[in-house]
Amino acid sequence: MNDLDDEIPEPADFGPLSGTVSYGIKRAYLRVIRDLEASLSPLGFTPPLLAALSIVAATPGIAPARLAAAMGHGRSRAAPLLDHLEGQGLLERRAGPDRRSIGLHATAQGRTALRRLKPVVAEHEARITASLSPAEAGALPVLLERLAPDNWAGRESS
Amino acid sequence: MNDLDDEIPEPADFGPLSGTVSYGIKRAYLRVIRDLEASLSPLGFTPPLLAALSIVAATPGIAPARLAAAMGHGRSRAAPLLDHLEGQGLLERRAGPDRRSIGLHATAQGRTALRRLKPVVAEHEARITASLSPAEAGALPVLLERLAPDNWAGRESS
DNA sequence: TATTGTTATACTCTATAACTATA
DNA sequence: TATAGTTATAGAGTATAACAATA
Repeated sequence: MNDLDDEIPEPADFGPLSGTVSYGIKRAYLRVIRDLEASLSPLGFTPPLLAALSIVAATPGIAPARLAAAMGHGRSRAAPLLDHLEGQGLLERRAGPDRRSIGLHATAQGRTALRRLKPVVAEHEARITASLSPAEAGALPVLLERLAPDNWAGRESS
Repeated sequence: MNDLDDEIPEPADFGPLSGTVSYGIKRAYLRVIRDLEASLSPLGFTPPLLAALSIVAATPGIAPARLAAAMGHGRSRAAPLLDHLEGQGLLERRAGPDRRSIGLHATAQGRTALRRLKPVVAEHEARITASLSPAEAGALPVLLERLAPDNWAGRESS
């Protein structure tokens, strides 16, 4: 507008977080989560609901505590998610190996929902990786897995 | 424990989000943000406070709305952050080019705090990239910048 | 005494809209 | 009428602690 603009220096180095992995991850997360939320919202899903149902469908009989751990949360985070999914008939809480344990199972309706969601997630993924070359888009999940391994498989010595 | 364990299938493919950039970013974000919070907490900082002070220090005179945009948020997110930082004497709100505008400036105390924070952030960064080779640790910020460009520099045509 | 699922609680983050002052 | 900063409000996400039932 006027010469006062000149008082704002050129972008250079804004200290501790300039160019860090940390800050890059944060920016990427904000972009990704917003796009995914917008993609899932018309179908009545949120990212955590999708993650929970996906993991249960792929791991019939998984316990709530283990599901929460796989998602990177504490035990108590599972209950409201499961209440919501069970209330919509997408999964069931059945008896587990213990009488104090519970086994989670996706219903036929839940599996159908996942099939419907799959292309939506694929489009989301294509959208966020559009600015990357195919090689880069392939390399990124590998780097991220090294940075923060998926503890879902996490079968301890047990 | 017993044969019931066999009912839980091997980890294979848990549907829509298996191996996606999206899910990898989410896992990485959770790990990074928790480590950074734990690192900054003893010094009375949080990740958003550090980001705000860093950007102000590197861009004297920046307006609150532009600071918020640089951090990927709406205008209203800036006020409580600035209240907190100003209350601790780390930055000042001064008159801007307009009488309705405000220019933000880090105080000497604020710049000192950033100097103290710098090694803490460097240690955090080293910790989260410890499982990556130097080449990978160098490549990751570039990929993330391509995925979600930093809009801080964002000098529009204006 | 430890573990599982759940509930209660509080706190943070975030988005939206409304309000005031200025342009 | 539009813009800048702020305030108010509400909602979602998360963590901690505490509870009841079972091992």
